[in-house]
Amino acid sequence: MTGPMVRIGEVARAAGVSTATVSRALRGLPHVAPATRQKVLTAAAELDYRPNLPAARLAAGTTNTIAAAVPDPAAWFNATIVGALGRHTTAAGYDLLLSGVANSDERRRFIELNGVRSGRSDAVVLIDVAVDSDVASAFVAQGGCAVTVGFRTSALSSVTVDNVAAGRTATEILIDHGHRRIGLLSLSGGDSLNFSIPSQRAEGYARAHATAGLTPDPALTVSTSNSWAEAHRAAHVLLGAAEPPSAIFAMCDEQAFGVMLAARDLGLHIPDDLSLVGVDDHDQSRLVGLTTVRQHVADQGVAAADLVLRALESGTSPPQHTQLDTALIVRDSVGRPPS
Amino acid sequence: MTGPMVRIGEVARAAGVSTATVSRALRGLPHVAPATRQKVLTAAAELDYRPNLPAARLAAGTTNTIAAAVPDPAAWFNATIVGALGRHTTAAGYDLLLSGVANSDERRRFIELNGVRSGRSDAVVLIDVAVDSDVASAFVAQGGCAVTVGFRTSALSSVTVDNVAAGRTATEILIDHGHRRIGLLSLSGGDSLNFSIPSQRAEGYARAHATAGLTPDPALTVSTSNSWAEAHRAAHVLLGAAEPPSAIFAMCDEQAFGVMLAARDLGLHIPDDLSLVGVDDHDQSRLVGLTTVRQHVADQGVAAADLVLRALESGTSPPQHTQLDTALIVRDSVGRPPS
DNA sequence: GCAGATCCTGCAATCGCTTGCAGGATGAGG
DNA sequence: CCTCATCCTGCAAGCGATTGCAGGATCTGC
Repeated sequence: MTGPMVRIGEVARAAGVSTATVSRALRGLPHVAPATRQKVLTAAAELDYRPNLPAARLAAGTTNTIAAAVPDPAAWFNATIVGALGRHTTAAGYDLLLSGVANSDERRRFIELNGVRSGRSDAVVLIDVAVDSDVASAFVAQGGCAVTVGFRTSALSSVTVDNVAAGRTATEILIDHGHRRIGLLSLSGGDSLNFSIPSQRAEGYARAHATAGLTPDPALTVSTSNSWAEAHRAAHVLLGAAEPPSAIFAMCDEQAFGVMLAARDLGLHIPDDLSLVGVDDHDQSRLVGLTTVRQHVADQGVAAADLVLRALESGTSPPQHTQLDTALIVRDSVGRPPS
Repeated sequence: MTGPMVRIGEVARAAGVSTATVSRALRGLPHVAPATRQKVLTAAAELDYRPNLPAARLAAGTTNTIAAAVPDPAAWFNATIVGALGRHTTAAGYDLLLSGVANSDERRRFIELNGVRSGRSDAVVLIDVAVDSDVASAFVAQGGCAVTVGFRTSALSSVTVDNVAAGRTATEILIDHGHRRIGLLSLSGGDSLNFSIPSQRAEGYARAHATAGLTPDPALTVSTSNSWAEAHRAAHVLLGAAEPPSAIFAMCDEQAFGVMLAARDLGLHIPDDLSLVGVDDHDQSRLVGLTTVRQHVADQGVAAADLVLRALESGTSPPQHTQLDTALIVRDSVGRPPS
């Protein structure tokens, strides 16, 4: 109706009070007479006044914003976490600033730009992105508040799962079924997410072998990103080798999907000709009958939200580490090796 | 190193110049002598100075922020668009503020809160969320800049696909294969996304029938959200009916996945016992052999980014409507009806 | 009717940075 | 050596709100 940019002054004039009173009345602060408040309220409504948030926040010395960084917002894992995180943080009155950090350069820039120092956010949550421990401690030394998801460093609060257990569980079921040549489809995330997940899950893979008195063939390990397209190609080389594996442990379900595709290309039937285990319990895994190690992804998002909100309201507190557990979900993708 | 909150004044003092000069030097503005600039630069580095972004933006009268609203950030369609959108907007120097708007109440709040009026964002992109045309025109009347994705209203720029064509195409291939009883799994999004997509695709479904001289049985239409879990249940009732359909057109691939699950539960083989067509070409559709009408989702995200960036730099401009096309992707989920 | 407490309200400083304007220094041209 | 244009630089007034503090009005109890 009225022109844009009605400022608090206009409301004050219209209501015949000072801007201070308008500010107090509108925010429901005490020490303003009911009649006055009413006058202000109607004046504000009349003018369709909207407070300027950045200005208010600058004056109040808060940002009410949480910045989240993810390697790729479109990836299922990340999107799921962002969804849960966002739901809880906005419920608590925070805005969510989302940044994609595809490489280490962007990652560095993100951390720099979102320290408390830049006044852009009250806290930062890093999803599946690694951070050097010295950067982390510098960050908290400056009063920064951060929580990481899927990556753990001592200075920062974190939510993770026991990845070596996950890797071990996945590998064990394969070994238990009699597999001896088990391919490992490892995760590599360009230069940004050289985080610990892949090495921990690989560790589990190794331990399971060791426990069974086996030594894995290094030739059976290949790395790809978490896209099924890349995993598809990688699975082809793995399965096309002279001595192909009889089973594959894929570090995430999306990679496992790529393996399934490759198996189909090659006329290999799962689980008769090839066994397969993933990690995640992706939405689609049930449909395709993928046996997998489930991690409750959405729960990790709410755990992250909890951590960050708690830290924010309690001022500075020691870092807390939440570890959620995983569970083997048996479906139809593992059987005995072909004889 | 140094304590938190170094302000521009400190840098100015350290460099022996005024804050005005620091501001200009740091941002590479002209009219500052090379020697002075150097002094400022080293002083700033020394103090590890970070400008306070909100303050800078308030003073400069910009927000450099784009606010995006999605019904559910975790949903594949939304996440994919947000990913592409974010990549392009941050490349252009904008922050992305992400809000989940699960219901009409949150939607209203979002629009109110993110008008230009609140000074929180320079522009708004609404993904899969409907907006009443009067709200839309009020929004632009106040100088707001908005683009919608997946929903079209004349006052706002938009990117969409031809949904009636998509619905028609999907239905036609079913009819062409001889199906006469075709179930329709429609999309319903609670009270927030009662947007036009479902009705348009249903329109295509109806037209295809009309063209073929058929009249669809209303009993064969059911609505669910875009989650496969709900679609799963819905498919069960559809397929468990006295006269079940021989084919189903699901308005999105995720729903189609739910149908696949239900079919499996019931021992129905696709496509021999049941034919199925979706819309989207979800990442997983290839894996499960779903015939579908592809829409290039990521492209819609970049189109939205284009629209919004262009509008932002050209000041106010007339709304532009981008319509991307769809294509039938034939896989293995449609066959002739069982005899 | 008066003192003192209680409530409201407005003034003005502040948040941290940007920017129009004017003044001083410097260099060029005559 | 003087004039004028050119370049830098700083002053101070914003941006649009919040908030500590003090003063005036109102009310209570005596």
